[in-house]
Amino acid sequence: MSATMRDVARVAGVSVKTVSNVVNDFPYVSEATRRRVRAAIDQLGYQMNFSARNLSLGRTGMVTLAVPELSLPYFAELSDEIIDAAAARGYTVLIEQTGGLRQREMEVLFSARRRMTDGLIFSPLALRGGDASALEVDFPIVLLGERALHSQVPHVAMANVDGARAVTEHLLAQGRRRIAVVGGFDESGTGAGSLRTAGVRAALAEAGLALDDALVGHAATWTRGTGADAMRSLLERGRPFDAVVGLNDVLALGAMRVLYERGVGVPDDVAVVGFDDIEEARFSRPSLTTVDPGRTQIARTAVELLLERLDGGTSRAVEVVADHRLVPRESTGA
Amino acid sequence: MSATMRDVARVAGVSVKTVSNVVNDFPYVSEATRRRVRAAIDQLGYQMNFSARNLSLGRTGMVTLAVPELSLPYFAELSDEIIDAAAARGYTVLIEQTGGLRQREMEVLFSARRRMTDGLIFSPLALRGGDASALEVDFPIVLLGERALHSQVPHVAMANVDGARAVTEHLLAQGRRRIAVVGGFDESGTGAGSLRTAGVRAALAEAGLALDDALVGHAATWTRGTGADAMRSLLERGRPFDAVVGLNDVLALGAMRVLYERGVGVPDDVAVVGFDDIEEARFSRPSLTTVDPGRTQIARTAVELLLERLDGGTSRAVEVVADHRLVPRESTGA
DNA sequence: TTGTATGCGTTATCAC
DNA sequence: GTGATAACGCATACAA
Repeated sequence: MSATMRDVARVAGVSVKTVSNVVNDFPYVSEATRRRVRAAIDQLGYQMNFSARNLSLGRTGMVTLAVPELSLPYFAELSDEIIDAAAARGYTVLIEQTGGLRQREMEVLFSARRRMTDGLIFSPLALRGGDASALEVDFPIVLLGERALHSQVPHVAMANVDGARAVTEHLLAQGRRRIAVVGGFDESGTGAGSLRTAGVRAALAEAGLALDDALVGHAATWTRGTGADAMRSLLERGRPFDAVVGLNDVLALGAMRVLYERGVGVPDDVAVVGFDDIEEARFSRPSLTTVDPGRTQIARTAVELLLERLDGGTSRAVEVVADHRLVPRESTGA
Repeated sequence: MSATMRDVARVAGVSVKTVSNVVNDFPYVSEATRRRVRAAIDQLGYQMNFSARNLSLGRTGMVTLAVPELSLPYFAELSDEIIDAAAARGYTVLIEQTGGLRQREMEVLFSARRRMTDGLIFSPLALRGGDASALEVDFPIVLLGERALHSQVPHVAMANVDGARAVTEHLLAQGRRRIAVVGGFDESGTGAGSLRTAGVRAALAEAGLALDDALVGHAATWTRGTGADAMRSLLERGRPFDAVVGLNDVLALGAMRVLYERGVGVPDDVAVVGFDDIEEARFSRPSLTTVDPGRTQIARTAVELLLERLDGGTSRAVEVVADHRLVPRESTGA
């Protein structure tokens, strides 16, 4: 099989400890022995055994990233950035897909597989307030998303309320008054949907308007397909509207698709906005006005916070809200 | 710290080996001791240490998946399916992003980090024929994509030539004659681009036509942005065309976006097709005619082939070409 | 600056 | 059925 440190040590005529020192760039090694060891390593094609190192060190250099689904563009783009941010710090990312299902989100926290990594960056969708205690585990966690669970776990949040308020104000500024929402589901919760809806309500209230409940199209999951379904049901109700807030971009894109099929002009008849600023929003027809939630900042901050826990071990609760930015595009006449 | 098998053994009043037997569902354990051990495990909250197990077993239960970028929808959707397929077999997936860069693709094969997993599912973009020897490593690999490297490594391929031929025939059947290609780059190679372009050429040749080199828009990488750029440069040339073959969906979507900006009607003035059948293609305006390359089949087959190598160790070379399917949509008048 | 000895937590061998 | 005990390959006190 492959060579071990012992083999290298024998060939180089040194001890195992010295080989270890060289491999780990330990400073106090004479240049001469360093060269001898390097030569032996090359000669034998030695490669470190990670399992052995991990066992000895008590850590793995890997972190788990748990997201609903990679096929959802927002999470794909987020994962992309998290992987890069972790790699820049020497960590490797292992992705777990939960499907947004409560049971699988629980498994992420408690399954044996979890123990393969040092920590967890977790973007839960289904866990509710009552599940907060589930986060009291003996490994570091950083949550992505709101403090839906009222726990002390550090988390990186989006500006859900302010972002939704910003797009809604943008719609109001253009004279839109009858604003529909696509994606509403469980407003009682503290998830992104509830918060973004709250932002819409807040902006409307400031303008002396109220959200018409008949103009809320529900979507249990957030995909193009459910966005399209929600828009169909909205149209069937016959209640007129002149703008649509998709609670995220794919919902908005699905809704736009249905508007197109029904001959409703965007933005002429109905303006449409989304949330997330996924790449696709720049290229859709029409291009989609949306909120950039600061994805890069979110990814980097999440990795930083987690590694801080892993290395240092500070335990203070932290909440970081990423900077958001309104991105006006054609779907609102930009 | 957390409990070890020794702790469990002590509490249960048995040996470590017996605990191991229970944890691993080893058959020859009496029901009584099994219960005692289980109780001790619950009492102590024992969880297995993977590093120790991995060291002892000589394997990790993890495989690496190396793709260009997760933010490219095709690779996001593919990764989604590969993760699920691997999970169904008890394996965990660790994703590596290469950016499609040759150096980073090499690193995937040779870096120390590679040793963290048992095998590799590899979707290379930049490796060329001369790099074939790089694949002669001492761990199992399954390649996604063509046999670009003329190696004996098993691989799962798409029907690039036949798929491209199918969409082109579809265009020809609708009376299109001046067919442009978006995404062409290095036709000398054996990558997906070359093969798909070859499929276009073949279909044209059968119809007594030839691909007009002035109608090939180049794109070094395959994104919506480069697709848009390629289309702009095509339009600048002033050479008329009545159809566009995007060498993948995002290229086609980027091209469609530019056609829209320039007031060119799709499909009335120009028909557009893509390749990959990403989710977005169903919802774009117009929806995009494309080729379903059999993504699920590709994912499952890749995992099967790799695990076959890991478990059994059969070493015969294998090439599997997934089933493709033409998906006609609005962008070609469907 | 380098070597020796020991531990990390699990599995495997082989007795009992 | 169950229990000692030796690997597995590396890191790290502690010595030298």
